[in-house]
Amino acid sequence: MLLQMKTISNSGGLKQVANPEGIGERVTWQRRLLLDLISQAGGHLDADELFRRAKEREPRISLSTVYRNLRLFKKLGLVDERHLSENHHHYEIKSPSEHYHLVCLGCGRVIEFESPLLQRIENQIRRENRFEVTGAEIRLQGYCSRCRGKGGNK
Amino acid sequence: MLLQMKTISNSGGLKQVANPEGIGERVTWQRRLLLDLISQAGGHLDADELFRRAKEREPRISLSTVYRNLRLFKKLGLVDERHLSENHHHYEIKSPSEHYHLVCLGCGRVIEFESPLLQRIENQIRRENRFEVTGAEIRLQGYCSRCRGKGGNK
DNA sequence: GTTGGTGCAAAGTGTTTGCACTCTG
DNA sequence: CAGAGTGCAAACACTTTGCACCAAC
Repeated sequence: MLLQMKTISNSGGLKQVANPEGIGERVTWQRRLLLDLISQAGGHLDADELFRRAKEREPRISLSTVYRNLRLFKKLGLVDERHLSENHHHYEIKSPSEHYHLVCLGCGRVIEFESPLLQRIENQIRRENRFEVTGAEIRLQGYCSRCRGKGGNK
Repeated sequence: MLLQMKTISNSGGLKQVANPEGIGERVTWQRRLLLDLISQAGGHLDADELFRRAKEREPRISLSTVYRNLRLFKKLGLVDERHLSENHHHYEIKSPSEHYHLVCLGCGRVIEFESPLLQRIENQIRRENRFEVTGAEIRLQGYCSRCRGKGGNK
């Protein structure tokens, strides 16, 4: 059951979630492998890249399994879904501290950052809009130090 | 040519852009109609909703024209593309002041907000990461005042 | 008249689903 | 040994593209 799902992953501090629908009950090698790869990646993977890496280790895995389990992990609160690109999603292991992303339009590099100011924005919004904030997706675009000099930047 | 494209729209303060590839040169009724609808909407539209509204006025318009021109408007800097939903894009007339979005997970309502704190975050990032910020997409999720009481919220 | 824009249908991409089989618990 | 999970292929939603015709300049 769910509690064992937690032990699959080697990253500590994962949140435990209720499981009313009875999903995510079984520990398969596919799930173990996928969670392993996501946490080892230390960054963001899209479904296709995850599939490629999984197939390297276990060629029998299928793309639908990757999608199905990404959705499961997200529902269980094990991974976060990010929208770093226009067309598809990226996933990363849920980290204890909230962080946001800087996407370089030159080289595509993604830099993570934190800022305590964001907490203040949330408070401000809660007050002014009487809006309860449960999550945030913050993505800044621009050019990293390497790409600033090169042509093509705005 | 391009300069005329600008006059199609009734919203002032639009940025002028270079046009090396020779696209967006002609003023068609389709483009006029689409820009009209987007600016009148006063909010965010997705391609399908825009298509529906356009077809009400001019049944001969096609969905590909909507997509083609949304891409054009975006490139010309006339509209901004937003990622408010998981699956598809929303578009809005580029407004002179940067604003961000609050998405209610209960009713789907989207509230716009501004915050001067974001400018400070940009400055902080510019300093600490030596990263030149050219744009930001900030989306907070949660529950609006109407939906906070009702069940189903976290 | 040129050539950029349109409508249509067909193709493309990322993701989900139906089904028979497999394997965990 | 029941039923959750899998692989496969087909379906899906959103978006892009090829092409012949049309219309803006």
